[in-house]
Amino acid sequence: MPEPFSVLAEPARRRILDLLLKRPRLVGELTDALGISQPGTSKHLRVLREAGLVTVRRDGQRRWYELRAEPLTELDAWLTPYRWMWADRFDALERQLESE
Amino acid sequence: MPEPFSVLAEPARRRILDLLLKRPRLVGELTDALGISQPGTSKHLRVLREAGLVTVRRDGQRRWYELRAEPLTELDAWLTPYRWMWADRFDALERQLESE
DNA sequence: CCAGCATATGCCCTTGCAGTTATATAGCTG
DNA sequence: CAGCTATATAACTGCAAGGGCATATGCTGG
Repeated sequence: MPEPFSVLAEPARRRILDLLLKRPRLVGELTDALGISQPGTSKHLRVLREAGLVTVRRDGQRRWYELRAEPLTELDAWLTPYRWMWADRFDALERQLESE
Repeated sequence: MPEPFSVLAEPARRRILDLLLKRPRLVGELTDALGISQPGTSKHLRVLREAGLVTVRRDGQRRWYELRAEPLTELDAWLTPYRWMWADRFDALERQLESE
């Protein structure tokens, strides 16, 4: 099972998850929305499936892909210790930009 | 400025951030901790710097790298609409049960 | 000013991955 | 069954990225 981090590095895959947020989708719908080829979509879906981020429901010759958000908890957990930091720390960035 | 998502896809870079969580570090320290070559470390640090995730403070021939967590807000924001699916799972279940 | 240390950059090699087209598989319909 | 539709897999290609070594840069101590 690959890491959610690397799986989500692909914009297309984040896009898919965003689409599944509203409701399950067919491969064809996703293909249209992404603007890539159908095999391309199927490959992304495979990666998402192997990461446990989507599940498939067969419906005749169609496949309904639906979201399974649970692996995202790993991301959320990693993020936790950083979360307190982003209040008002623009000063550091300014220093950096000025030094270049 | 690259996306934090792809920057964090690299385990070594997440590792660096985790180390910087406690205190600023020198390149040498990070190199030892990561078990890769010094140039390798410097390259990861460059990526992190360009993504705004670290800042450098010069101190003679040394460089103190310190964490700048603000770009992680993008990750956090993306995660937000998914969070209810696991965190508020029981709340949702309760609401559903009550409405029946 | 020279030797040595800390860090950055250039170059090369290799691997992995996203994207494509072509084809396979399986269900549906007439 | 024939042919169409929906999806998956295979084979190939191009490119980016990570890793290493060698070298440049810049500071420091003697």
